[in-house]
Amino acid sequence: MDGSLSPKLDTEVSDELKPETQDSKRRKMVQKTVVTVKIGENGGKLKNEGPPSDLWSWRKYGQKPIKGSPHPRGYYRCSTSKGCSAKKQVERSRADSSMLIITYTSSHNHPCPDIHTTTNLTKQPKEPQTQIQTQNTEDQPTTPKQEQQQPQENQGQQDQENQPIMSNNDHEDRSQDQFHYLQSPIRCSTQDIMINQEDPHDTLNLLLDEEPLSYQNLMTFTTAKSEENDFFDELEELPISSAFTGFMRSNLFDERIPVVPS
DNA sequence: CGCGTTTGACCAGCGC
DNA sequence: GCGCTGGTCAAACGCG
Repeated sequence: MDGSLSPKLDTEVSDELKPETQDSKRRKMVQKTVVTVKIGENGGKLKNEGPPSDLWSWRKYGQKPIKGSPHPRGYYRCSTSKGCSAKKQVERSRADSSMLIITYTSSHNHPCPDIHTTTNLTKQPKEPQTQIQTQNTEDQPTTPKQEQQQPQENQGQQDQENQPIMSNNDHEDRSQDQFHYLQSPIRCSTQDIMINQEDPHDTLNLLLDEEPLSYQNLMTFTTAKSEENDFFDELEELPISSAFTGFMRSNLFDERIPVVPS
């Protein structure tokens, strides 16, 4: 996959979108819920990749480098219940390495391990706020994308990056205005989950289009420095320390959807 | 001992 | 028809 560094990044990007959007390949037409999790720079350093997110336990069953993306994608399956077919894919956003894109597929066929009573809570203080974008690739009662009216303050994507991240509560409140909480495959999240439902196409586009500073920058940055290796290094270790989660709690409040409803 | 992660191989869909 | 790429499987390994 050297293509990732080729100039025709745009092509590659959109190329990536297609499968995601249309659910091509073997992917069955199941509901997909895309969750964007912002992890601060430290988050990256602290290596938070997959498992966190909800109270279910996930078992990683594969990892693959994704063309066009400097970061590999991890494949997780719900191990809370044997018969559960819930899965999720975790990858870092190409545009913003501090963003984790978690794609949930299928739903849990078992009750959620109690959110508040579960000892898991102690064991896995999952991640804080998550931005969820559900894609109904099937026939899900596509919720009226009323929420789509996100005040695209994505203007900050870049700024966000440069800014020491946040003072939060404020954002949080705002966020709640911008998104609505909903029950999704990840509804067991310990934290408030911000769900953003919108057109699958938009979602994807937005997700990847969120970045004002073109992919080239990213790539340059990636190539210039061995950040790529860095990321892979990070991906190799995904321990989630409670300290980190704590950290995330405070930082992630700033999460916003970098989406721009065109 | 059980559970989870890692890693390479294999399979299948899609585009050219 | 071929090659590419994404998704899954399964064995090996490590950790608690």
